[in-house]
Amino acid sequence: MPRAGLDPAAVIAAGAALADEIGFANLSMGLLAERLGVRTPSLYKHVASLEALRRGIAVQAKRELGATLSRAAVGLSGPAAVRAFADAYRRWALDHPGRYAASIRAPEPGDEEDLRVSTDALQILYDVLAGFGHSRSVDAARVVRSALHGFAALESAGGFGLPDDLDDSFTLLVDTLVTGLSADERGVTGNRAGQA
Amino acid sequence: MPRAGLDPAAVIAAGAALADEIGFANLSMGLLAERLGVRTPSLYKHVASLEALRRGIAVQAKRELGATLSRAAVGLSGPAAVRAFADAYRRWALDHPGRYAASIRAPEPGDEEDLRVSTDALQILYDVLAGFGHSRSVDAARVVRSALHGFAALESAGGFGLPDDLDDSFTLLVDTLVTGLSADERGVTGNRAGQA
DNA sequence: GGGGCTGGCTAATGCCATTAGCTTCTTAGC
DNA sequence: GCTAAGAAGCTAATGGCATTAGCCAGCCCC
Repeated sequence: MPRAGLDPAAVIAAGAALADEIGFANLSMGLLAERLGVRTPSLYKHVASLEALRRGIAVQAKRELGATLSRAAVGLSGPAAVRAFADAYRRWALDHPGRYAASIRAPEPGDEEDLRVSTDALQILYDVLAGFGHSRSVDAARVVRSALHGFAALESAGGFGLPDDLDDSFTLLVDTLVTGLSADERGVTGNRAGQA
Repeated sequence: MPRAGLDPAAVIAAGAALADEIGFANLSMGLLAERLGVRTPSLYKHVASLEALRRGIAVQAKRELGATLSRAAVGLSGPAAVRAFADAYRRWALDHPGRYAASIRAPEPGDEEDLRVSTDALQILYDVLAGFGHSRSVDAARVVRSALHGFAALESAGGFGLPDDLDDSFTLLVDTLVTGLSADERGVTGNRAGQA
Protein backbone atom coordinates (compact mmCIF):
# COMPACT_ATOMS: atom_id res chain seq x y z
CA MET A 1 0.00 0.00 0.00
CA PRO A 2 1.49 3.34 -1.09
CA ARG A 3 2.03 6.17 1.36
CA ALA A 4 -0.16 9.23 1.04
CA GLY A 5 2.67 11.54 2.03
CA LEU A 6 0.74 13.57 4.56
CA ASP A 7 2.04 15.78 7.29
CA PRO A 8 0.32 18.05 9.82
CA ALA A 9 0.51 21.13 7.59
CA ALA A 10 -1.01 19.29 4.63
CA VAL A 11 -3.83 17.92 6.77
CA ILE A 12 -4.61 21.35 8.18
CA ALA A 13 -4.47 22.94 4.74
CA ALA A 14 -6.83 20.34 3.33
CA GLY A 15 -9.08 20.80 6.34
CA ALA A 16 -9.22 24.53 5.73
CA ALA A 17 -10.09 24.00 2.08
CA LEU A 18 -12.77 21.49 2.98
CA ALA A 19 -14.17 23.81 5.65
CA ASP A 20 -14.52 26.50 3.00
CA GLU A 21 -16.61 24.12 0.94
CA ILE A 22 -18.85 22.50 3.53
CA GLY A 23 -18.70 24.91 6.45
CA PHE A 24 -16.41 24.93 9.45
CA ALA A 25 -19.08 23.43 11.69
CA ASN A 26 -19.63 20.50 9.33
CA LEU A 27 -16.01 19.53 9.17
CA SER A 28 -15.47 15.95 10.30
CA MET A 29 -12.52 13.62 10.46
CA GLY A 30 -14.31 11.18 8.17
CA LEU A 31 -14.93 13.72 5.42
CA LEU A 32 -11.41 15.06 5.60
CA ALA A 33 -9.94 11.56 5.46
CA GLU A 34 -12.04 10.76 2.42
CA ARG A 35 -10.88 13.96 0.78
CA LEU A 36 -7.27 12.98 1.40
CA GLY A 37 -7.76 9.42 0.15
CA VAL A 38 -7.00 7.90 3.51
CA ARG A 39 -8.90 6.09 6.28
CA THR A 40 -10.15 8.13 9.17
CA PRO A 41 -7.83 6.83 11.92
CA SER A 42 -4.78 7.65 9.80
CA LEU A 43 -5.38 11.34 10.35
CA TYR A 44 -4.58 10.88 14.01
CA LYS A 45 -0.96 10.35 13.02
CA HIS A 46 -0.88 14.04 12.10
CA VAL A 47 -3.44 15.81 14.28
CA ALA A 48 -4.28 14.89 17.82
CA SER A 49 -8.04 15.33 17.55
CA LEU A 50 -10.81 17.10 15.70
CA GLU A 51 -10.43 19.92 18.16
CA ALA A 52 -6.73 20.19 17.38
CA LEU A 53 -7.54 20.24 13.68
CA ARG A 54 -9.99 23.07 14.21
CA ARG A 55 -7.47 24.98 16.24
CA GLY A 56 -4.84 24.44 13.55
CA ILE A 57 -7.17 25.75 10.88
CA ALA A 58 -7.97 28.74 13.09
CA VAL A 59 -4.32 29.65 13.57
CA GLN A 60 -3.59 29.23 9.89
CA ALA A 61 -6.64 31.29 8.97
CA LYS A 62 -5.64 34.10 11.29
CA ARG A 63 -2.22 34.14 9.68
CA GLU A 64 -3.67 34.28 6.19
CA LEU A 65 -6.23 36.92 7.05
CA GLY A 66 -3.59 39.00 8.76
CA ALA A 67 -1.33 38.80 5.76
CA THR A 68 -4.16 39.74 3.43
CA LEU A 69 -5.19 42.72 5.51
CA SER A 70 -1.64 43.85 5.89
CA ARG A 71 -1.10 43.72 2.15
CA ALA A 72 -4.33 45.61 1.50
CA ALA A 73 -3.53 48.52 3.79
CA VAL A 74 0.14 48.94 3.08
CA GLY A 75 1.07 52.41 1.91
CA LEU A 76 -2.32 53.87 2.81
CA SER A 77 -3.43 55.91 5.78
CA GLY A 78 -6.52 57.53 7.24
CA PRO A 79 -9.89 56.85 5.61
CA ALA A 80 -8.35 55.28 2.53
CA ALA A 81 -6.57 52.73 4.70
CA VAL A 82 -9.77 51.94 6.58
CA ARG A 83 -11.64 51.44 3.33
CA ALA A 84 -8.99 49.20 1.85
CA PHE A 85 -8.83 47.23 5.09
CA ALA A 86 -12.59 46.85 5.21
CA ASP A 87 -12.87 45.75 1.60
CA ALA A 88 -10.10 43.20 2.00
CA TYR A 89 -11.70 41.88 5.18
CA ARG A 90 -15.08 41.43 3.57
CA ARG A 91 -13.69 39.85 0.45
CA TRP A 92 -11.53 37.40 2.35
CA ALA A 93 -14.42 36.35 4.57
CA LEU A 94 -16.60 35.83 1.52
CA ASP A 95 -13.96 33.88 -0.35
CA HIS A 96 -13.04 31.68 2.60
CA PRO A 97 -16.17 31.16 4.69
CA GLY A 98 -14.85 28.10 6.52
CA ARG A 99 -11.53 29.70 7.37
CA TYR A 100 -13.32 32.87 8.34
CA ALA A 101 -15.54 31.05 10.81
CA ALA A 102 -12.43 29.43 12.23
CA SER A 103 -10.62 32.76 12.51
CA ILE A 104 -13.26 34.11 14.88
CA ARG A 105 -12.56 31.59 17.62
CA ALA A 106 -10.94 33.14 20.64
CA PRO A 107 -7.63 31.50 21.59
CA GLU A 108 -7.75 29.07 24.49
CA PRO A 109 -6.10 30.54 27.56
CA GLY A 110 -2.48 29.53 27.51
CA ASP A 111 -2.32 28.91 23.77
CA GLU A 112 0.58 31.26 23.07
CA GLU A 113 0.80 30.67 19.35
CA ASP A 114 -2.87 31.30 18.77
CA LEU A 115 -2.70 34.34 20.98
CA ARG A 116 0.25 35.65 19.00
CA VAL A 117 -1.35 35.38 15.55
CA SER A 118 -4.59 36.84 16.92
CA THR A 119 -2.74 39.79 18.37
CA ASP A 120 -0.72 40.26 15.19
CA ALA A 121 -3.85 40.46 13.07
CA LEU A 122 -5.39 42.92 15.49
CA GLN A 123 -2.23 45.03 15.43
CA ILE A 124 -2.80 45.74 11.76
CA LEU A 125 -6.12 47.28 12.61
CA TYR A 126 -4.53 49.39 15.32
CA ASP A 127 -1.99 50.63 12.82
CA VAL A 128 -4.68 51.44 10.30
CA LEU A 129 -6.64 53.38 12.89
CA ALA A 130 -3.59 55.20 14.20
CA GLY A 131 -4.18 57.83 11.55
CA PHE A 132 -7.42 58.71 13.30
CA GLY A 133 -5.53 59.76 16.41
CA HIS A 134 -7.95 58.17 18.85
CA SER A 135 -7.11 58.49 22.48
CA ARG A 136 -8.50 55.04 23.16
CA SER A 137 -7.75 53.22 19.95
CA VAL A 138 -8.73 49.95 21.65
CA ASP A 139 -12.30 51.14 21.48
CA ALA A 140 -12.00 52.32 17.91
CA ALA A 141 -10.53 48.98 16.87
CA ARG A 142 -13.37 47.17 18.59
CA VAL A 143 -15.89 49.34 16.79
CA VAL A 144 -14.45 48.61 13.38
CA ARG A 145 -13.95 44.95 14.15
CA SER A 146 -17.50 44.55 15.41
CA ALA A 147 -18.95 46.23 12.37
CA LEU A 148 -16.87 44.25 9.89
CA HIS A 149 -17.35 40.95 11.66
CA GLY A 150 -21.07 41.50 11.96
CA PHE A 151 -21.41 42.25 8.29
CA ALA A 152 -19.19 39.38 7.22
CA ALA A 153 -20.94 36.92 9.51
CA LEU A 154 -24.40 37.94 8.38
CA GLU A 155 -23.40 38.02 4.74
CA SER A 156 -21.68 34.65 4.71
CA ALA A 157 -24.52 33.05 6.69
CA GLY A 158 -27.11 34.48 4.30
CA GLY A 159 -28.49 36.40 7.26
CA PHE A 160 -29.57 39.40 5.26
CA GLY A 161 -33.04 38.83 3.93
CA LEU A 162 -32.74 40.39 0.52
CA PRO A 163 -29.71 39.39 -1.50
CA ASP A 164 -29.60 42.61 -3.48
CA ASP A 165 -27.28 45.57 -3.13
CA LEU A 166 -25.07 44.23 -0.40
CA ASP A 167 -22.28 46.29 -1.92
CA ASP A 168 -24.21 49.48 -1.27
CA SER A 169 -24.92 48.41 2.28
CA PHE A 170 -21.29 47.67 2.89
CA THR A 171 -20.27 51.01 1.45
CA LEU A 172 -22.65 52.75 3.81
CA LEU A 173 -21.24 50.72 6.69
CA VAL A 174 -17.70 51.83 5.93
CA ASP A 175 -18.79 55.41 5.30
CA THR A 176 -20.56 55.37 8.64
CA LEU A 177 -17.47 54.11 10.41
CA VAL A 178 -15.19 56.63 8.75
CA THR A 179 -17.54 59.53 9.32
CA GLY A 180 -18.44 58.52 12.85
CA LEU A 181 -14.89 57.86 13.95
CA SER A 182 -13.69 61.09 12.36
CA ALA A 183 -16.37 63.02 14.18
CA ASP A 184 -15.37 61.36 17.41
CA GLU A 185 -11.77 62.27 16.73
CA ARG A 186 -12.82 65.89 16.51
CA GLY A 187 -14.35 65.61 19.96
CA VAL A 188 -18.02 65.36 19.05
CA THR A 189 -18.64 62.50 21.46
CA GLY A 190 -20.65 64.33 24.04
CA ASN A 191 -24.03 62.74 23.36
CA ARG A 192 -24.32 59.71 25.58
CA ALA A 193 -27.53 57.88 26.27
CA GLY A 194 -29.03 57.95 29.73
CA GLN A 195 -28.31 54.33 30.56
CA ALA A 196 -24.78 54.19 29.21
CA MET B 1 -44.16 5.32 36.03
CA PRO B 2 -45.39 8.88 36.35
CA ARG B 3 -45.75 11.12 33.35
CA ALA B 4 -43.41 14.06 33.02
CA GLY B 5 -46.12 16.25 31.56
CA LEU B 6 -44.09 17.59 28.65
CA ASP B 7 -45.31 19.24 25.50
CA PRO B 8 -43.49 20.81 22.54
CA ALA B 9 -43.46 24.29 24.05
CA ALA B 10 -42.02 23.04 27.35
CA VAL B 11 -39.33 21.06 25.55
CA ILE B 12 -38.35 24.05 23.45
CA ALA B 13 -38.32 26.36 26.45
CA ALA B 14 -36.12 23.95 28.39
CA GLY B 15 -33.90 23.62 25.34
CA ALA B 16 -33.50 27.38 25.16
CA ALA B 17 -32.61 27.59 28.83
CA LEU B 18 -30.10 24.76 28.49
CA ALA B 19 -28.60 26.36 25.38
CA ASP B 20 -28.05 29.54 27.37
CA GLU B 21 -26.08 27.51 29.91
CA ILE B 22 -23.98 25.23 27.73
CA GLY B 23 -24.03 26.96 24.35
CA PHE B 24 -26.37 26.51 21.42
CA ALA B 25 -23.83 24.40 19.54
CA ASN B 26 -23.43 22.01 22.47
CA LEU B 27 -27.11 21.33 22.83
CA SER B 28 -27.90 17.64 22.51
CA MET B 29 -30.98 15.51 22.87
CA GLY B 30 -29.32 13.51 25.62
CA LEU B 31 -28.49 16.51 27.77
CA LEU B 32 -31.92 18.02 27.30
CA ALA B 33 -33.60 14.73 28.18
CA GLU B 34 -31.52 14.46 31.33
CA ARG B 35 -32.44 18.00 32.25
CA LEU B 36 -36.10 17.14 31.85
CA GLY B 37 -35.84 13.91 33.83
CA VAL B 38 -36.76 11.76 30.87
CA ARG B 39 -35.03 9.28 28.55
CA THR B 40 -33.68 10.57 25.28
CA PRO B 41 -36.11 8.89 22.88
CA SER B 42 -39.07 10.32 24.79
CA LEU B 43 -38.23 13.78 23.46
CA TYR B 44 -39.14 12.61 19.99
CA LYS B 45 -42.76 12.54 21.06
CA HIS B 46 -42.59 16.35 21.20
CA VAL B 47 -39.95 17.44 18.68
CA ALA B 48 -39.24 15.73 15.40
CA SER B 49 -35.45 15.97 15.58
CA LEU B 50 -32.55 17.91 17.00
CA GLU B 51 -32.77 20.17 13.98
CA ALA B 52 -36.44 20.83 14.68
CA LEU B 53 -35.58 21.61 18.30
CA ARG B 54 -32.96 24.11 17.17
CA ARG B 55 -35.39 25.69 14.79
CA GLY B 56 -38.01 25.91 17.52
CA ILE B 57 -35.54 27.61 19.85
CA ALA B 58 -34.59 30.01 17.06
CA VAL B 59 -38.18 31.02 16.39
CA GLN B 60 -38.88 31.45 20.08
CA ALA B 61 -35.67 33.46 20.53
CA LYS B 62 -36.54 35.77 17.65
CA ARG B 63 -39.93 36.38 19.22
CA GLU B 64 -38.44 37.16 22.62
CA LEU B 65 -35.71 39.37 21.20
CA GLY B 66 -38.24 41.22 19.07
CA ALA B 67 -40.49 41.82 22.05
CA THR B 68 -37.56 43.04 24.14
CA LEU B 69 -36.36 45.43 21.46
CA SER B 70 -39.84 46.68 20.85
CA ARG B 71 -40.34 47.38 24.53
CA ALA B 72 -37.00 49.17 24.74
CA ALA B 73 -37.63 51.57 21.88
CA VAL B 74 -41.27 52.36 22.50
CA GLY B 75 -41.94 56.05 22.89
CA LEU B 76 -38.48 57.06 21.71
CA SER B 77 -37.26 58.36 18.39
CA GLY B 78 -34.08 59.42 16.65
CA PRO B 79 -30.74 58.89 18.38
CA ALA B 80 -32.36 58.11 21.72
CA ALA B 81 -34.33 55.29 20.12
CA VAL B 82 -31.20 53.90 18.47
CA ARG B 83 -29.31 53.99 21.77
CA ALA B 84 -32.10 52.27 23.68
CA PHE B 85 -32.44 49.69 20.93
CA ALA B 86 -28.71 49.04 20.92
CA ASP B 87 -28.46 48.71 24.68
CA ALA B 88 -31.40 46.33 24.81
CA TYR B 89 -29.92 44.27 22.00
CA ARG B 90 -26.56 43.94 23.68
CA ARG B 91 -28.01 43.15 27.06
CA TRP B 92 -30.33 40.50 25.72
CA ALA B 93 -27.54 38.81 23.76
CA LEU B 94 -25.37 38.80 26.87
CA ASP B 95 -28.12 37.49 29.11
CA HIS B 96 -29.21 34.78 26.67
CA PRO B 97 -26.15 33.60 24.75
CA GLY B 98 -27.68 30.34 23.60
CA ARG B 99 -30.90 31.92 22.43
CA TYR B 100 -28.92 34.70 20.81
CA ALA B 101 -26.86 32.25 18.80
CA ALA B 102 -30.09 30.58 17.75
CA SER B 103 -31.68 33.88 16.76
CA ILE B 104 -28.99 34.51 14.16
CA ARG B 105 -29.89 31.52 12.01
CA ALA B 106 -31.45 32.51 8.73
CA PRO B 107 -34.87 30.92 8.16
CA GLU B 108 -34.94 27.94 5.85
CA PRO B 109 -36.54 28.84 2.53
CA GLY B 110 -40.24 28.08 2.80
CA ASP B 111 -40.38 28.29 6.59
CA GLU B 112 -43.08 30.92 6.76
CA GLU B 113 -43.31 31.14 10.53
CA ASP B 114 -39.58 31.64 10.98
CA LEU B 115 -39.58 34.16 8.16
CA ARG B 116 -42.41 36.04 9.81
CA VAL B 117 -40.80 36.41 13.23
CA SER B 118 -37.50 37.32 11.58
CA THR B 119 -39.15 40.01 9.53
CA ASP B 120 -41.10 41.29 12.53
CA ALA B 121 -37.93 41.74 14.55
CA LEU B 122 -36.26 43.51 11.67
CA GLN B 123 -39.26 45.76 11.28
CA ILE B 124 -38.62 47.22 14.71
CA LEU B 125 -35.20 48.33 13.56
CA TYR B 126 -36.69 49.91 10.46
CA ASP B 127 -39.12 51.82 12.64
CA VAL B 128 -36.35 52.97 14.93
CA LEU B 129 -34.30 54.18 11.99
CA ALA B 130 -37.21 55.87 10.29
CA GLY B 131 -36.45 58.98 12.31
CA PHE B 132 -33.16 59.27 10.44
CA GLY B 133 -34.98 59.75 7.18
CA HIS B 134 -32.68 57.54 5.15
CA SER B 135 -33.49 57.14 1.51
CA ARG B 136 -32.37 53.53 1.62
CA SER B 137 -33.25 52.47 5.12
CA VAL B 138 -32.49 48.87 4.16
CA ASP B 139 -28.84 49.82 4.09
CA ALA B 140 -29.04 51.76 7.33
CA ALA B 141 -30.72 48.82 9.03
CA ARG B 142 -28.01 46.49 7.77
CA VAL B 143 -25.34 48.83 9.08
CA VAL B 144 -26.83 48.92 12.55
CA ARG B 145 -27.55 45.23 12.58
CA SER B 146 -24.05 44.33 11.44
CA ALA B 147 -22.47 46.51 14.08
CA LEU B 148 -24.66 45.24 16.90
CA HIS B 149 -24.41 41.63 15.87
CA GLY B 150 -20.66 41.86 15.48
CA PHE B 151 -20.24 43.35 18.91
CA ALA B 152 -22.63 40.91 20.55
CA ALA B 153 -21.06 37.92 18.84
CA LEU B 154 -17.53 38.92 19.75
CA GLU B 155 -18.50 39.81 23.28
CA SER B 156 -20.42 36.65 24.02
CA ALA B 157 -17.71 34.49 22.43
CA GLY B 158 -15.03 36.23 24.47
CA GLY B 159 -13.57 37.40 21.18
CA PHE B 160 -12.26 40.68 22.52
CA GLY B 161 -8.83 40.18 23.97
CA LEU B 162 -9.03 42.41 27.00
CA PRO B 163 -12.13 42.06 29.12
CA ASP B 164 -11.97 45.62 30.44
CA ASP B 165 -14.05 48.59 29.45
CA LEU B 166 -16.36 46.88 27.03
CA ASP B 167 -19.00 49.38 28.07
CA ASP B 168 -16.88 52.24 26.78
CA SER B 169 -16.27 50.39 23.53
CA PHE B 170 -19.96 49.78 23.08
CA THR B 171 -20.75 53.40 23.76
CA LEU B 172 -18.28 54.44 21.10
CA LEU B 173 -19.84 51.94 18.71
CA VAL B 174 -23.29 53.41 19.18
CA ASP B 175 -21.96 56.96 19.05
CA THR B 176 -20.23 56.12 15.81
CA LEU B 177 -23.41 54.71 14.33
CA VAL B 178 -25.51 57.66 15.39
CA THR B 179 -22.99 60.22 14.23
CA GLY B 180 -22.19 58.45 11.01
CA LEU B 181 -25.78 57.80 10.05
CA SER B 182 -26.78 61.35 10.92
CA ALA B 183 -23.99 62.66 8.72
CA ASP B 184 -25.14 60.42 5.93
CA GLU B 185 -28.65 61.73 6.38
CA ARG B 186 -27.35 65.24 5.80
CA GLY B 187 -25.91 64.05 2.50
CA VAL B 188 -22.25 63.83 3.48
CA THR B 189 -21.80 60.50 1.73
CA GLY B 190 -19.68 61.62 -1.14
CA ASN B 191 -16.40 60.04 -0.11
CA ARG B 192 -16.28 56.60 -1.63
CA ALA B 193 -13.20 54.42 -1.85
CA GLY B 194 -11.72 53.62 -5.22
CA GLN B 195 -12.68 49.93 -5.24
CA ALA B 196 -16.18 50.26 -3.89
C1' DG C 1 20.31 -5.20 3.47
C1' DG C 2 18.66 -4.69 8.05
C1' DG C 3 16.63 -2.08 12.11
C1' DG C 4 13.69 1.27 13.49
C1' DC C 5 10.72 4.91 13.06
C1' DT C 6 6.69 6.49 10.56
C1' DG C 7 2.39 6.38 8.52
C1' DG C 8 -0.79 3.62 6.89
C1' DC C 9 -4.45 -0.10 8.08
C1' DT C 10 -8.39 -2.98 10.56
C1' DA C 11 -10.96 -3.79 14.67
C1' DA C 12 -13.14 -2.26 18.64
C1' DT C 13 -15.32 1.19 22.04
C1' DG C 14 -18.42 4.61 23.29
C1' DC C 15 -21.33 8.50 22.48
C1' DC C 16 -25.10 10.56 19.95
C1' DA C 17 -29.33 10.86 16.89
C1' DT C 18 -32.87 8.34 15.47
C1' DT C 19 -36.38 4.48 14.84
C1' DA C 20 -39.23 0.43 16.20
C1' DG C 21 -42.15 -1.52 19.04
C1' DC C 22 -43.87 -2.33 23.70
C1' DT C 23 -46.41 -0.57 27.83
C1' DT C 24 -48.85 2.32 30.74
C1' DC C 25 -51.20 6.47 31.95
C1' DT C 26 -55.04 9.48 31.01
C1' DT C 27 -59.20 10.64 29.41
C1' DA C 28 -63.67 10.72 26.71
C1' DG C 29 -67.75 8.32 26.16
C1' DC C 30 -70.78 5.32 28.04
C1' DG D 1 -66.84 3.07 37.41
C1' DC D 2 -65.43 0.64 32.77
C1' DT D 3 -63.33 0.60 28.72
C1' DA D 4 -61.11 1.78 24.40
C1' DA D 5 -57.94 4.79 22.31
C1' DG D 6 -54.44 7.79 21.91
C1' DA D 7 -50.59 10.00 24.07
C1' DA D 8 -46.31 9.70 26.37
C1' DG D 9 -43.20 7.19 28.46
C1' DC D 10 -39.84 3.13 28.11
C1' DT D 11 -36.10 -0.45 26.33
C1' DA D 12 -33.65 -2.24 22.49
C1' DA D 13 -31.50 -1.72 18.19
C1' DT D 14 -29.12 0.78 14.17
C1' DG D 15 -25.85 3.69 12.15
C1' DG D 16 -22.63 7.53 12.20
C1' DC D 17 -18.95 9.77 14.38
C1' DA D 18 -14.48 10.44 17.23
C1' DT D 19 -11.12 8.08 19.18
C1' DT D 20 -7.87 4.23 20.72
C1' DA D 21 -5.30 -0.18 20.31
C1' DG D 22 -2.56 -2.86 17.98
C1' DC D 23 -0.75 -4.69 13.60
C1' DC D 24 2.17 -4.26 9.34
C1' DA D 25 4.53 -2.24 5.47
C1' DG D 26 7.38 1.32 3.51
C1' DC D 27 11.26 4.36 3.91
C1' DC D 28 15.69 5.83 5.46
C1' DC D 29 20.03 5.65 7.46
C1' DC D 30 23.72 2.85 8.55
